[in-house]
Amino acid sequence: MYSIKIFFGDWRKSMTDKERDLITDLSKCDFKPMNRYFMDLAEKNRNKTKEEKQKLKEANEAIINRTSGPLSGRGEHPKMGKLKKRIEAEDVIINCSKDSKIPQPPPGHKWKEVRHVNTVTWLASWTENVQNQVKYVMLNPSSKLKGEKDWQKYETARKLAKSIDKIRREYQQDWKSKEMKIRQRAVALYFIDKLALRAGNEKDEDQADTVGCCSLRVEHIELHEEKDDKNFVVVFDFLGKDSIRYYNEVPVEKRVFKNLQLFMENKKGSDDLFDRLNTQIMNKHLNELMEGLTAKVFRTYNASWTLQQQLDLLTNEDDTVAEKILSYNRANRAVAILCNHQRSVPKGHEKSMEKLKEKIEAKKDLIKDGERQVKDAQRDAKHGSVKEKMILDKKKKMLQRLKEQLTKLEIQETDRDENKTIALGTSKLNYLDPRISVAWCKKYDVPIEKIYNKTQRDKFRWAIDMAGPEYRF
DNA sequence: GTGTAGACTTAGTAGGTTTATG
DNA sequence: CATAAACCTACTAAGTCTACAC
Repeated sequence: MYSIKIFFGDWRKSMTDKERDLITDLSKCDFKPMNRYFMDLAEKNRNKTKEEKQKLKEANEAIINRTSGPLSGRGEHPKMGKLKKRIEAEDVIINCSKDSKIPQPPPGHKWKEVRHVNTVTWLASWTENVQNQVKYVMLNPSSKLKGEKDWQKYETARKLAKSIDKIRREYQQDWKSKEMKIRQRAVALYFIDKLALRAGNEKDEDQADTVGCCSLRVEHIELHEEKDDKNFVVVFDFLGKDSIRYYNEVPVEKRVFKNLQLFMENKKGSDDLFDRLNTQIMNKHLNELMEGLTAKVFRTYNASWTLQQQLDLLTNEDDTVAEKILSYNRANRAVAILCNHQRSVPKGHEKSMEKLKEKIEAKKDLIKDGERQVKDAQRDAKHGSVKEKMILDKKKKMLQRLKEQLTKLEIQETDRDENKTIALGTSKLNYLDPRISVAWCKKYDVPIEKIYNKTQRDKFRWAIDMAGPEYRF
């Protein structure tokens, strides 16, 4: 409701005087004819040829380029519905090298500025009006520059792998520190490491209320001396990035538990859990422990480490390729769960599961029938001729194929159901050192195409070129 | 220290396109 | 060939982190 008000306010600002006089109440606006018009149009367009559709698409893109819609932020965004201003050449800064061909603005327009700065990577930028943020045009992930950055990121994570034992010992020691600030830092770091929580920068009032580790409030955790036969359980329940809910019941060391009790003493639910801590303090400390270390490196490290562990645990040498891929997806899934990468249940999931079950039943019936046929053929072939033996052979092969199809379906069933609320893409693209996956493919003789699609192979070209067993994580 | 702008990475969704299946 | 499902891409919001001013 709030966002509708904002939208209407912004819409009125963009109206002509005449329109403003006429349109004073959004609830009196009837958009149904408009909706009907576009539905009809869509219906008509459905039957058009490929070329016609392409043309329409281009025409629509041109319209979209000239207009802008309301902001649709995620979660309870205070500015939801505010109208975004359309961007003109006059808003855009171009950044390119001096000796390059400078792109031309549309006829009758001028760029805001053309600069030649080689310490940044963006090609164009402008400021978006709703949140007053700078937006950029940047290079594709498959570019050499981004590839190099990606490689660096995983190199830092591998470096952390080497000092993680020491770092863990150290923060465990700090749980006992006399200084409150250090204790808080040590407990927060434990969460970042163990639970792969995000750093948790402070946010403005005009953004959705979401938190990460350093910005956790007292109301986001519950302490239980005992829960479901486990001792010292912390229950996390908060909205993280993109307002995705993080819920986790975690048994922790007694010392952590006691510290949390201490941090919560005499505080309201809306108070900061770590009142002596923020991300700058955390990252400054981390950088002293290891060059290049920041909070997010722990997420990368733990994600890649988990993938390697799970792959080792789940893959069997003599499995079929389909079974190996299921194992890979399960390892990937373990990482997605760790990083809390969620998605909404795909629409029609329930129905598609039912259909799959029906298919499986049908296949089982076919197999039963096939077994009967093989038996009959065996009897015929016992004293029979060459021809009858050939029939038996055929039937046996048929049965074998049916059985393979059944396992494939069953694998599909588990895979789909286990995946219904979990998004694998984000971890695959941003957290898993591709060299682990490539090395695994080589070891178990799985074609890389089964793991990475074309875009992904382009992005990870740097890893595909170099990876071998030495890149185990 | 604290606040803010700028640069860059990480995130989920919509919806079109390709592929599988019967 | 039709349909359904899987796959893929574009989009852009929402994080992280650094640098710099005060």
